[in-house]
Amino acid sequence: MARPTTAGAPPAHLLDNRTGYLLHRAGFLILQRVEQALEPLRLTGRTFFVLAAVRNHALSQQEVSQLFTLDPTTVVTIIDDFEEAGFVTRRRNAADRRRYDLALTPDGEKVLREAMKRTDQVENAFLGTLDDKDRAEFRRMLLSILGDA
Amino acid sequence: MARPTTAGAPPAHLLDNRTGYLLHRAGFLILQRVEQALEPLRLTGRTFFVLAAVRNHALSQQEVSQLFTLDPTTVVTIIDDFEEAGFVTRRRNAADRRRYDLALTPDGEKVLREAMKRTDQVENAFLGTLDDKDRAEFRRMLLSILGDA
DNA sequence: TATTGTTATACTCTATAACTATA
DNA sequence: TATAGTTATAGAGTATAACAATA
Repeated sequence: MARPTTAGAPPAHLLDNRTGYLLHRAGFLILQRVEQALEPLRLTGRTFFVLAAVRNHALSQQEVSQLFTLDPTTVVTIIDDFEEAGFVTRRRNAADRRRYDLALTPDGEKVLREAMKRTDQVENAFLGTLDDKDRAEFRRMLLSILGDA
Repeated sequence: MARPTTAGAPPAHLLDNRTGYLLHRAGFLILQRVEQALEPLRLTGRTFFVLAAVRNHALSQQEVSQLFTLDPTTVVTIIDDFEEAGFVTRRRNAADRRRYDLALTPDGEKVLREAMKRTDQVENAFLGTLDDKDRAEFRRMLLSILGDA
């Protein structure tokens, strides 16, 4: 079971047999590449997730926090930065004035579109060895696991 | 590490369609659970990986660093702690006296076995919705992706 | 001159708790 | 009394550079 270690290949050691480790490693590597691709846009993986989540729904900061397992104080900082950059707006929720409804500005939409384009490319390259059928299967299994988790 | 999530289900938002995001999220969640299971052993995900890697081969710190994309200075700290705990030994490599050959002590082996047992349980629970055939497929695809990456 | 491992330091990230305003 | 959001601060984790020993 001792294989030579090539560039990005999975390390040849005891953990090779563990699907859980492989899953973690793959998740780590794709995040790394996504962050490389997003660096020119001054986005990290996390800020990209938040931007995407805010797009479709008028989420509160609390909801963003739960969605991505982020500390609420971290969300404050992220939204502060987005507000300053002009990508996101805070509006008090009419029904519950403690909460904010977060929304994207046109500039925010524009950055998000560019980010989506870049991460699409990363994803395609990363899943490169899987054919269309495999990719559909892979996605189905991930959804199944996450739905159950 | 942030707080544990109660709902592990994938968030219903724009990123749902992205296999890359689902992969990252699954990798994050399984690490979170592994770390919970290893906490009584005073291991983190990373220190567990290192312990497992050191078991089969007389790796150098440099090799450990590359294997898991860790900063070399971080590896120093990890091995320092393992040495103090009596789990790992450093021996100068005979052929190249700059390097250490790292090796597990019997106590290190014992902790690693217990850690393996616990992470096996986590992995089984996490992949719970997949049948044996799906698990084999899932693992095959991960290996394919990582081999290409 | 390059590489392995180490130390020191600065920086970033995260966790904790206390606070406000609303409910 | 509880919740959403904020602020301040301390602690942990990480990156950077300089260094010694060896190649």
